Amino acid sequence: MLDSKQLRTETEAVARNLARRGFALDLDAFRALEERRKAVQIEADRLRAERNANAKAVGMAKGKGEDASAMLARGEQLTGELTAAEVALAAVQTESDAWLMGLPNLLHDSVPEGRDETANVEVRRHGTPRVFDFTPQDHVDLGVKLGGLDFEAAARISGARFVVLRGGIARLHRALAQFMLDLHTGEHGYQEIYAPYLVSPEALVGTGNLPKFAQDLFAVQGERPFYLIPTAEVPVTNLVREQIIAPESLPMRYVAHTPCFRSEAGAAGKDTRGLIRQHQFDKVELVHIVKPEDSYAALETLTSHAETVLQRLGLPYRVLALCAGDIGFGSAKTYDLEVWLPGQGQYREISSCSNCEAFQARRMQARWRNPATGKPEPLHTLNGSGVAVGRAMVAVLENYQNADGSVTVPDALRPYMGGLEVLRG
RNA sequence: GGAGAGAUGGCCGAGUGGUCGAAGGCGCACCCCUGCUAAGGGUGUAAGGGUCAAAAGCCCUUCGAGGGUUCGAAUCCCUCUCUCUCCGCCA
Repeated sequence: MLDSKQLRTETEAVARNLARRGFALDLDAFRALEERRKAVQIEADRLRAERNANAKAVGMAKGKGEDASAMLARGEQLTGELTAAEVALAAVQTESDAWLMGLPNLLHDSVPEGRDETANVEVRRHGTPRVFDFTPQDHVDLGVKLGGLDFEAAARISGARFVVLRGGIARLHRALAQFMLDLHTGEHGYQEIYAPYLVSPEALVGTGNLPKFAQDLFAVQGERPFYLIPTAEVPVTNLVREQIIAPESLPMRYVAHTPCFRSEAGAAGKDTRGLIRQHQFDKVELVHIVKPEDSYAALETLTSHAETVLQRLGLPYRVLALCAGDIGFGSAKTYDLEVWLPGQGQYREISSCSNCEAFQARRMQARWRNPATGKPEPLHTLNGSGVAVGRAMVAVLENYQNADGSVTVPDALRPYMGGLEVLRG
Protein backbone atom coordinates (compact mmCIF):
# COMPACT_ATOMS: atom_id res chain seq x y z
CA MET A 1 0.00 0.00 0.00
CA LEU A 2 1.26 3.43 -0.85
CA ASP A 3 1.35 6.27 1.61
CA SER A 4 -2.03 7.91 1.09
CA LYS A 5 -0.63 11.28 2.10
CA GLN A 6 2.08 11.02 -0.51
CA LEU A 7 -0.51 9.95 -3.02
CA ARG A 8 -2.51 13.07 -2.31
CA THR A 9 0.32 15.58 -2.15
CA GLU A 10 2.66 14.17 -4.81
CA THR A 11 0.09 12.70 -7.16
CA GLU A 12 1.95 13.59 -10.36
CA ALA A 13 5.25 12.12 -9.18
CA VAL A 14 3.51 8.94 -8.02
CA ALA A 15 1.80 8.61 -11.39
CA ARG A 16 5.14 9.05 -13.20
CA ASN A 17 6.76 6.39 -11.03
CA LEU A 18 3.94 3.90 -11.55
CA ALA A 19 4.02 4.57 -15.27
CA ARG A 20 7.53 3.08 -15.34
CA ARG A 21 5.89 -0.25 -14.51
CA GLY A 22 3.37 0.28 -17.23
CA PHE A 23 0.72 1.05 -14.63
CA ALA A 24 -1.60 3.88 -15.60
CA LEU A 25 -2.77 5.83 -12.58
CA ASP A 26 -6.13 7.40 -13.39
CA LEU A 27 -5.56 10.83 -11.91
CA ASP A 28 -9.03 12.18 -12.64
CA ALA A 29 -10.74 9.19 -11.06
CA PHE A 30 -8.49 9.49 -8.04
CA ARG A 31 -9.18 13.19 -7.57
CA ALA A 32 -12.93 12.72 -7.95
CA LEU A 33 -12.90 9.90 -5.42
CA GLU A 34 -10.85 12.01 -3.03
CA GLU A 35 -13.26 14.92 -3.29
CA ARG A 36 -16.15 12.64 -2.50
CA ARG A 37 -14.35 10.98 0.38
CA LYS A 38 -13.37 14.28 1.90
CA ALA A 39 -16.88 15.76 1.74
CA VAL A 40 -18.54 12.67 3.18
CA GLN A 41 -15.98 12.18 5.91
CA ILE A 42 -16.08 15.79 7.07
CA GLU A 43 -19.85 15.65 7.25
CA ALA A 44 -19.88 12.39 9.19
CA ASP A 45 -17.28 13.69 11.63
CA ARG A 46 -19.26 16.88 12.10
CA LEU A 47 -22.45 14.99 12.87
CA ARG A 48 -20.67 12.70 15.29
CA ALA A 49 -19.14 15.65 17.12
CA GLU A 50 -22.55 17.25 17.45
CA ARG A 51 -24.17 14.04 18.64
CA ASN A 52 -21.45 13.54 21.24
CA ALA A 53 -21.81 17.09 22.53
CA ASN A 54 -25.58 16.71 22.69
CA ALA A 55 -25.38 13.42 24.53
CA LYS A 56 -22.95 14.90 27.00
CA ALA A 57 -25.31 17.83 27.57
CA VAL A 58 -28.15 15.39 28.26
CA GLY A 59 -26.08 13.71 30.90
CA MET A 60 -25.22 17.00 32.56
CA ALA A 61 -28.82 18.21 32.49
CA LYS A 62 -30.07 14.97 34.00
CA GLY A 63 -27.42 15.19 36.65
CA LYS A 64 -28.81 18.54 37.67
CA GLY A 65 -32.37 17.27 37.44
CA GLU A 66 -33.26 19.56 34.55
CA ASP A 67 -35.64 18.78 31.70
CA ALA A 68 -33.76 17.31 28.73
CA SER A 69 -36.60 16.41 26.39
CA ALA A 70 -35.61 18.93 23.70
CA MET A 71 -32.07 17.59 23.67
CA LEU A 72 -33.33 14.02 23.55
CA ALA A 73 -35.37 14.83 20.46
CA ARG A 74 -32.38 16.56 18.89
CA GLY A 75 -30.29 13.51 19.65
CA GLU A 76 -32.71 11.21 17.95
CA GLN A 77 -32.66 13.37 14.86
CA LEU A 78 -28.85 13.53 14.87
CA THR A 79 -28.55 9.77 15.15
CA GLY A 80 -30.73 9.39 12.09
CA GLU A 81 -28.64 11.80 10.05
CA LEU A 82 -25.44 10.22 11.31
CA THR A 83 -26.53 6.74 10.33
CA ALA A 84 -27.08 7.89 6.78
CA ALA A 85 -23.76 9.71 6.70
CA GLU A 86 -21.93 6.64 8.01
CA VAL A 87 -23.42 4.42 5.35
CA ALA A 88 -22.20 6.86 2.71
CA LEU A 89 -18.78 7.05 4.32
CA ALA A 90 -18.41 3.29 4.51
CA ALA A 91 -19.25 3.03 0.83
CA VAL A 92 -16.73 5.62 -0.29
CA GLN A 93 -14.15 4.22 2.11
CA THR A 94 -14.56 0.73 0.66
CA GLU A 95 -14.17 2.09 -2.83
CA SER A 96 -11.14 4.10 -1.84
CA ASP A 97 -9.49 1.20 -0.01
CA ALA A 98 -10.04 -1.20 -2.88
CA TRP A 99 -8.50 1.30 -5.23
CA LEU A 100 -5.51 1.87 -2.95
CA MET A 101 -4.96 -1.87 -2.45
CA GLY A 102 -4.75 -2.30 -6.20
CA LEU A 103 -1.78 0.05 -6.60
CA PRO A 104 1.69 -1.51 -6.86
CA ASN A 105 4.66 -0.22 -4.93
CA LEU A 106 6.72 2.73 -6.10
CA LEU A 107 9.99 1.78 -7.75
CA HIS A 108 13.38 2.75 -6.45
CA ASP A 109 15.30 5.18 -8.68
CA SER A 110 17.96 2.58 -9.38
CA VAL A 111 15.50 0.16 -11.02
CA PRO A 112 16.34 -0.14 -14.74
CA GLU A 113 13.76 0.90 -17.32
CA GLY A 114 12.08 -1.78 -19.42
CA ARG A 115 8.80 -3.49 -19.89
CA ASP A 116 9.63 -7.20 -19.59
CA GLU A 117 12.31 -9.67 -18.53
CA THR A 118 14.38 -9.02 -21.64
CA ALA A 119 15.28 -5.63 -20.17
CA ASN A 120 16.59 -7.00 -16.88
CA VAL A 121 20.17 -5.95 -16.23
CA GLU A 122 22.88 -8.42 -15.34
CA VAL A 123 24.73 -7.05 -12.33
CA ARG A 124 27.38 -9.74 -11.90
CA ARG A 125 28.25 -13.34 -12.60
CA HIS A 126 29.88 -15.90 -10.38
CA GLY A 127 31.48 -19.18 -11.42
CA THR A 128 32.02 -20.62 -14.86
CA PRO A 129 29.69 -23.18 -16.38
CA ARG A 130 31.39 -26.53 -16.46
CA VAL A 131 32.53 -27.88 -19.81
CA PHE A 132 31.24 -31.44 -20.26
CA ASP A 133 33.04 -34.06 -22.33
CA PHE A 134 29.69 -35.78 -22.78
CA THR A 135 26.19 -34.50 -23.47
CA PRO A 136 24.71 -33.48 -20.13
CA GLN A 137 21.25 -34.77 -19.28
CA ASP A 138 18.59 -32.71 -17.69
CA HIS A 139 17.50 -33.37 -14.11
CA VAL A 140 14.43 -35.34 -15.16
CA ASP A 141 16.40 -37.95 -17.07
CA LEU A 142 19.03 -38.08 -14.35
CA GLY A 143 16.60 -38.28 -11.47
CA VAL A 144 14.29 -40.82 -13.05
CA LYS A 145 17.19 -43.11 -13.97
CA LEU A 146 18.53 -42.81 -10.46
CA GLY A 147 15.12 -43.94 -9.26
CA GLY A 148 14.68 -40.81 -7.18
CA LEU A 149 12.25 -38.67 -9.17
CA ASP A 150 8.85 -40.25 -9.64
CA PHE A 151 6.47 -38.02 -11.54
CA GLU A 152 4.15 -40.88 -12.47
CA ALA A 153 3.48 -41.81 -8.88
CA ALA A 154 2.86 -38.15 -8.06
CA ALA A 155 0.42 -37.89 -10.95
CA ARG A 156 -1.54 -40.86 -9.61
CA ILE A 157 -1.65 -39.31 -6.18
CA SER A 158 -2.20 -35.66 -6.98
CA GLY A 159 -1.97 -34.93 -10.69
CA ALA A 160 0.31 -32.77 -12.77
CA ARG A 161 2.99 -30.51 -11.29
CA PHE A 162 3.75 -32.74 -8.33
CA VAL A 163 6.64 -35.07 -7.63
CA VAL A 164 7.54 -37.93 -5.38
CA LEU A 165 11.17 -38.09 -4.26
CA ARG A 166 12.74 -41.34 -3.22
CA GLY A 167 15.90 -42.57 -1.57
CA GLY A 168 19.08 -40.64 -2.13
CA ILE A 169 17.31 -37.90 -4.05
CA ALA A 170 14.82 -37.37 -1.22
CA ARG A 171 17.74 -37.20 1.15
CA LEU A 172 19.58 -34.78 -1.13
CA HIS A 173 16.52 -32.57 -1.02
CA ARG A 174 16.52 -32.66 2.76
CA ALA A 175 20.28 -32.12 2.87
CA LEU A 176 19.95 -28.95 0.81
CA ALA A 177 17.36 -27.46 3.14
CA GLN A 178 19.38 -28.40 6.22
CA PHE A 179 22.54 -26.98 4.74
CA MET A 180 20.85 -23.68 3.93
CA LEU A 181 19.27 -23.34 7.36
CA ASP A 182 22.55 -24.08 9.10
CA LEU A 183 24.39 -21.60 6.92
CA HIS A 184 21.97 -18.76 7.57
CA THR A 185 21.51 -19.40 11.28
CA GLY A 186 25.13 -20.29 11.97
CA GLU A 187 27.01 -17.79 9.82
CA HIS A 188 24.57 -15.06 8.78
CA GLY A 189 22.87 -14.39 12.09
CA TYR A 190 19.30 -15.41 11.26
CA GLN A 191 16.75 -16.71 13.72
CA GLU A 192 15.12 -19.91 12.54
CA ILE A 193 11.34 -19.79 12.36
CA TYR A 194 8.77 -22.53 12.12
CA ALA A 195 5.45 -21.02 11.08
CA PRO A 196 1.95 -21.97 9.93
CA TYR A 197 1.43 -23.17 6.36
CA LEU A 198 -2.23 -22.19 6.49
CA VAL A 199 -2.82 -18.49 6.89
CA SER A 200 -5.70 -16.05 7.14
CA PRO A 201 -6.70 -13.73 4.30
CA GLU A 202 -5.51 -10.82 6.46
CA ALA A 203 -1.97 -12.14 6.50
CA LEU A 204 -2.02 -12.35 2.71
CA VAL A 205 -3.38 -8.84 2.40
CA GLY A 206 -0.45 -7.77 4.57
CA THR A 207 2.14 -9.12 2.17
CA GLY A 208 0.26 -7.95 -0.92
CA ASN A 209 -0.88 -11.33 -2.26
CA LEU A 210 -4.49 -10.40 -1.64
CA PRO A 211 -6.82 -9.03 -2.78
CA LYS A 212 -5.24 -8.83 -6.21
CA PHE A 213 -3.61 -12.23 -6.68
CA ALA A 214 -6.13 -14.66 -5.27
CA GLN A 215 -5.92 -16.71 -8.47
CA ASP A 216 -2.30 -17.63 -7.64
CA LEU A 217 -3.27 -19.17 -4.30
CA PHE A 218 -4.81 -22.38 -3.06
CA ALA A 219 -7.78 -21.66 -0.80
CA VAL A 220 -8.70 -24.36 1.66
CA GLN A 221 -12.27 -25.54 1.89
CA GLY A 222 -13.78 -25.42 5.34
CA GLU A 223 -15.47 -23.26 7.89
CA ARG A 224 -12.61 -20.82 8.09
CA PRO A 225 -11.12 -19.04 5.09
CA PHE A 226 -7.58 -20.42 5.13
CA TYR A 227 -5.09 -20.26 2.31
CA LEU A 228 -1.99 -22.38 1.76
CA ILE A 229 1.10 -20.19 1.89
CA PRO A 230 2.66 -19.41 -1.51
CA THR A 231 5.92 -18.62 0.33
CA ALA A 232 7.19 -18.41 3.91
CA GLU A 233 7.41 -14.67 3.32
CA VAL A 234 3.72 -14.53 4.26
CA PRO A 235 3.77 -15.98 7.80
CA VAL A 236 7.26 -14.73 8.60
CA THR A 237 6.79 -11.11 7.55
CA ASN A 238 3.50 -11.09 9.42
CA LEU A 239 5.44 -11.72 12.63
CA VAL A 240 5.64 -7.94 12.97
CA ARG A 241 2.02 -7.30 12.02
CA GLU A 242 0.41 -4.71 14.31
CA GLN A 243 3.59 -4.39 16.32
CA ILE A 244 5.60 -1.36 17.36
CA ILE A 245 9.21 -2.51 17.41
CA ALA A 246 11.83 -0.88 19.63
CA PRO A 247 14.77 0.43 17.58
CA GLU A 248 17.26 -1.69 19.51
CA SER A 249 15.48 -4.84 18.28
CA LEU A 250 16.30 -3.95 14.69
CA PRO A 251 17.32 -5.33 12.32
CA MET A 252 15.45 -8.61 12.60
CA ARG A 253 16.61 -11.45 10.39
CA TYR A 254 14.47 -14.56 10.04
CA VAL A 255 14.95 -17.76 8.09
CA ALA A 256 12.29 -20.39 7.56
CA HIS A 257 12.14 -23.62 5.60
CA THR A 258 8.60 -24.31 4.41
CA PRO A 259 6.73 -25.86 1.56
CA CYS A 260 5.17 -23.34 -0.81
CA PHE A 261 1.92 -23.86 -2.66
CA ARG A 262 1.09 -22.12 -5.91
CA SER A 263 -1.81 -22.64 -8.24
CA GLU A 264 0.28 -21.64 -11.27
CA ALA A 265 -2.92 -20.50 -12.92
CA GLY A 266 -1.94 -18.85 -16.15
CA ALA A 267 1.25 -20.89 -16.40
CA ALA A 268 -0.42 -23.63 -18.43
CA GLY A 269 2.08 -25.23 -20.78
CA LYS A 270 5.00 -23.40 -19.18
CA ASP A 271 7.82 -25.43 -17.61
CA THR A 272 5.72 -28.56 -17.64
CA ARG A 273 8.78 -30.80 -17.57
CA GLY A 274 10.45 -31.61 -14.31
CA LEU A 275 10.74 -29.81 -11.02
CA ILE A 276 10.99 -26.25 -12.23
CA ARG A 277 7.35 -25.26 -11.75
CA GLN A 278 5.40 -27.31 -9.22
CA HIS A 279 2.26 -26.75 -7.20
CA GLN A 280 4.23 -27.68 -4.10
CA PHE A 281 7.90 -26.97 -3.55
CA ASP A 282 10.20 -26.29 -0.63
CA LYS A 283 12.01 -23.05 -0.09
CA VAL A 284 14.30 -21.59 2.52
CA GLU A 285 13.18 -18.02 2.89
CA LEU A 286 15.05 -15.03 4.30
CA VAL A 287 13.20 -12.07 5.78
CA HIS A 288 14.67 -8.83 7.07
CA ILE A 289 12.76 -6.31 9.16
CA VAL A 290 14.76 -3.07 9.23
CA LYS A 291 14.79 0.66 9.80
CA PRO A 292 13.90 2.51 6.59
CA GLU A 293 17.34 4.09 6.34
CA ASP A 294 18.96 0.65 6.30
CA SER A 295 16.80 -1.18 3.81
CA TYR A 296 18.93 -0.78 0.68
CA ALA A 297 22.05 -1.91 2.47
CA ALA A 298 19.96 -4.81 3.80
CA LEU A 299 18.90 -5.74 0.25
CA GLU A 300 22.56 -6.10 -0.74
CA THR A 301 23.30 -8.13 2.39
CA LEU A 302 20.29 -10.39 1.95
CA THR A 303 21.17 -10.99 -1.70
CA SER A 304 24.75 -11.82 -0.74
CA HIS A 305 23.45 -14.37 1.78
CA ALA A 306 21.46 -16.11 -0.94
CA GLU A 307 24.51 -15.99 -3.19
CA THR A 308 26.62 -17.65 -0.51
CA VAL A 309 24.39 -20.72 -0.76
CA LEU A 310 25.18 -21.08 -4.45
CA GLN A 311 28.85 -20.34 -3.92
CA ARG A 312 29.18 -23.01 -1.24
CA LEU A 313 27.42 -25.47 -3.51
CA GLY A 314 29.77 -24.55 -6.35
CA LEU A 315 26.93 -23.57 -8.66
CA PRO A 316 27.54 -20.92 -11.33
CA TYR A 317 25.00 -18.11 -11.24
CA ARG A 318 24.31 -14.56 -12.25
CA VAL A 319 22.56 -11.69 -10.50
CA LEU A 320 19.97 -9.63 -12.35
CA ALA A 321 18.45 -6.33 -11.39
CA LEU A 322 14.83 -6.65 -12.47
CA CYS A 323 13.58 -3.89 -14.72
CA ALA A 324 10.57 -1.70 -14.03
CA GLY A 325 8.15 -3.85 -15.99
CA ASP A 326 9.25 -7.18 -14.53
CA ILE A 327 9.36 -6.28 -10.85
CA GLY A 328 6.78 -7.70 -8.45
CA PHE A 329 3.71 -5.85 -7.22
CA GLY A 330 4.97 -5.11 -3.71
CA SER A 331 8.64 -4.62 -4.40
CA ALA A 332 10.54 -1.37 -4.86
CA LYS A 333 13.64 -3.16 -6.08
CA THR A 334 14.41 -6.79 -6.81
CA TYR A 335 17.48 -8.85 -7.60
CA ASP A 336 16.97 -12.27 -9.11
CA LEU A 337 19.59 -14.97 -8.78
CA GLU A 338 19.75 -17.29 -11.76
CA VAL A 339 21.62 -20.56 -11.55
CA TRP A 340 23.23 -22.28 -14.49
CA LEU A 341 21.44 -25.43 -15.63
CA PRO A 342 23.56 -27.48 -18.06
CA GLY A 343 20.60 -29.69 -18.99
CA GLN A 344 18.74 -26.66 -20.28
CA GLY A 345 21.82 -24.74 -21.32
CA GLN A 346 20.58 -21.61 -19.62
CA TYR A 347 20.39 -19.66 -16.39
CA ARG A 348 17.14 -20.15 -14.44
CA GLU A 349 15.73 -18.22 -11.51
CA ILE A 350 16.54 -19.78 -8.15
CA SER A 351 16.08 -16.79 -5.85
CA SER A 352 14.36 -13.46 -5.85
CA CYS A 353 15.40 -10.82 -3.30
CA SER A 354 13.18 -7.81 -2.82
CA ASN A 355 13.03 -4.65 -0.81
CA CYS A 356 9.36 -3.90 -0.22
CA GLU A 357 10.21 -0.74 1.71
CA ALA A 358 7.08 0.26 3.68
CA PHE A 359 4.60 -1.27 1.23
CA GLN A 360 3.87 -4.38 3.28
CA ALA A 361 4.49 -2.67 6.61
CA ARG A 362 1.71 -0.16 5.92
CA ARG A 363 -0.68 -2.95 5.00
CA MET A 364 0.05 -4.87 8.16
CA GLN A 365 0.64 -1.93 10.50
CA ALA A 366 4.18 -3.00 11.24
CA ARG A 367 5.97 -0.09 12.83
CA TRP A 368 9.03 0.88 14.81
CA ARG A 369 9.42 3.79 17.18
CA ASN A 370 11.73 6.27 15.54
CA PRO A 371 13.78 7.91 18.31
CA ALA A 372 14.22 11.01 16.15
CA THR A 373 10.48 11.69 16.17
CA GLY A 374 9.28 9.53 19.07
CA LYS A 375 6.51 8.37 16.75
CA PRO A 376 5.65 4.95 15.35
CA GLU A 377 6.63 4.81 11.69
CA PRO A 378 6.36 2.01 9.14
CA LEU A 379 9.23 -0.46 9.03
CA HIS A 380 10.85 -1.67 5.87
CA THR A 381 10.49 -5.34 5.01
CA LEU A 382 12.65 -7.43 2.71
CA ASN A 383 12.48 -11.01 1.63
CA GLY A 384 14.43 -13.34 -0.55
CA SER A 385 14.81 -17.00 -1.27
CA GLY A 386 17.89 -18.43 0.30
CA VAL A 387 17.20 -20.45 -1.88
CA ALA A 388 14.47 -22.50 -3.56
CA VAL A 389 15.20 -26.08 -2.52
CA GLY A 390 13.69 -27.91 -5.48
CA ARG A 391 15.45 -25.78 -8.03
CA ALA A 392 18.69 -26.01 -6.08
CA MET A 393 18.39 -29.78 -6.34
CA VAL A 394 17.81 -29.49 -10.08
CA ALA A 395 20.99 -27.42 -10.29
CA VAL A 396 23.01 -29.90 -8.22
CA LEU A 397 21.83 -32.88 -10.27
CA GLU A 398 22.59 -31.23 -13.57
CA ASN A 399 25.88 -29.55 -12.64
CA TYR A 400 27.34 -32.50 -10.74
CA GLN A 401 26.32 -35.28 -13.11
CA ASN A 402 28.82 -37.77 -14.41
CA ALA A 403 29.02 -39.56 -17.76
CA ASP A 404 27.58 -42.74 -16.25
CA GLY A 405 24.50 -40.96 -14.96
CA SER A 406 25.67 -40.85 -11.37
CA VAL A 407 25.78 -37.56 -9.48
CA THR A 408 28.65 -36.40 -7.31
CA VAL A 409 27.50 -34.96 -3.99
CA PRO A 410 28.88 -31.42 -3.50
CA ASP A 411 31.31 -31.16 -0.59
CA ALA A 412 29.05 -28.82 1.34
CA LEU A 413 26.26 -31.40 1.39
CA ARG A 414 28.25 -34.51 2.32
CA PRO A 415 27.90 -34.00 6.08
CA TYR A 416 24.14 -34.04 5.54
CA MET A 417 24.31 -37.16 3.35
CA GLY A 418 26.08 -39.34 5.87
CA GLY A 419 29.35 -38.78 4.05
CA LEU A 420 27.99 -40.12 0.76
CA GLU A 421 30.12 -38.95 -2.17
CA VAL A 422 28.23 -40.17 -5.21
CA LEU A 423 24.54 -40.84 -5.86
CA ARG A 424 24.02 -43.94 -7.97
CA GLY A 425 20.94 -45.72 -9.20
C1' G B 1 -15.60 -32.34 21.38
C1' G B 2 -17.77 -30.93 26.74
C1' A B 3 -17.68 -27.41 31.11
C1' G B 4 -15.99 -22.90 33.18
C1' A B 5 -13.10 -18.16 33.36
C1' G B 6 -11.22 -14.22 30.75
C1' A B 7 -9.65 -10.39 26.58
C1' U B 8 -8.87 -2.67 28.79
C1' G B 9 -2.96 1.79 26.79
C1' G B 10 4.56 -0.59 25.96
C1' C B 11 3.42 -3.97 30.50
C1' C B 12 0.27 -4.93 35.01
C1' G B 13 -4.45 -3.53 36.48
C1' A B 14 -9.27 -0.61 38.15
C1' G B 15 -13.61 0.61 36.02
C1' U B 16 -21.49 -2.46 35.21
C1' G B 17 -25.14 3.39 31.17
C1' G B 18 -23.32 10.04 31.03
C1' U B 19 -18.11 15.44 32.24
C1' C B 20 -14.07 7.84 30.70
C1' G B 21 -9.33 7.89 26.12
C1' A B 22 -10.17 5.54 30.51
C1' A B 23 -7.99 5.53 38.14
C1' G B 24 -3.58 3.39 40.15
C1' G B 25 1.06 0.98 39.44
C1' C B 26 5.37 -0.46 36.41
C1' G B 27 8.32 1.07 32.49
C1' C B 28 10.10 5.22 29.69
C1' A B 29 11.41 10.73 28.93
C1' C B 30 12.52 15.41 30.97
C1' C B 31 13.16 18.58 35.34
C1' C B 32 14.25 19.41 40.62
C1' C B 33 16.44 17.86 45.20
C1' U B 34 20.24 15.12 47.20
C1' G B 35 24.90 13.44 46.61
C1' C B 36 28.23 8.44 46.96
C1' U B 37 26.57 3.49 44.95
C1' A B 38 20.86 4.21 46.47
C1' A B 39 16.87 6.87 46.78
C1' G B 40 13.15 11.22 47.10
C1' G B 41 9.89 14.90 44.56
C1' G B 42 7.57 17.01 40.07
C1' U B 43 5.88 16.92 35.01
C1' G B 44 4.90 14.28 30.77
C1' U B 45 3.99 9.61 28.23
C1' A B 46 -1.68 5.15 23.41
C1' A B 47 -2.73 4.29 18.39
C1' G B 48 -5.24 5.25 13.76
C1' G B 49 -7.66 8.86 10.72
C1' G B 50 -9.44 13.80 9.10
C1' U B 51 -8.72 19.17 8.48
C1' C B 52 -4.04 22.20 7.08
C1' A B 53 1.24 23.56 2.15
C1' A B 54 3.20 22.18 6.98
C1' A B 55 3.31 22.68 12.24
C1' A B 56 0.25 24.01 16.18
C1' G B 57 -4.67 23.67 17.09
C1' C B 58 -9.30 21.49 16.35
C1' C B 59 -12.40 17.20 15.10
C1' C B 60 -13.43 11.84 14.57
C1' U B 61 -12.45 6.67 15.71
C1' U B 62 -10.53 2.79 18.85
C1' C B 63 -11.31 -0.72 25.83
C1' G B 64 -10.50 -8.69 21.24
C1' A B 65 -13.84 -8.44 16.29
C1' G B 66 -18.67 -7.67 14.21
C1' G B 67 -23.80 -6.53 14.95
C1' G B 68 -27.83 -4.63 18.32
C1' U B 69 -30.37 -1.60 22.37
C1' U B 70 -29.97 3.82 23.77
C1' C B 71 -30.16 10.80 23.13
C1' G B 72 -25.50 8.50 25.00
C1' A B 73 -21.95 1.93 25.59
C1' A B 74 -15.40 -0.16 28.13
C1' U B 75 -20.05 -0.90 30.93
C1' C B 76 -26.46 -3.98 28.70
C1' C B 77 -27.91 -7.92 24.61
C1' C B 78 -26.45 -11.28 20.32
C1' U B 79 -22.74 -13.68 17.14
C1' C B 80 -17.72 -14.76 16.32
C1' U B 81 -12.35 -15.07 17.37
C1' C B 82 -8.51 -15.78 20.69
C1' U B 83 -6.33 -17.03 25.64
C1' C B 84 -6.40 -19.81 30.28
C1' U B 85 -8.25 -24.04 33.58
C1' C B 86 -10.56 -28.93 33.98
C1' C B 87 -12.47 -33.39 31.30
C1' G B 88 -12.32 -36.30 26.71
C1' C B 89 -9.49 -37.39 22.29
C1' C B 90 -5.02 -37.28 19.62
C1' A B 91 0.72 -36.81 17.02
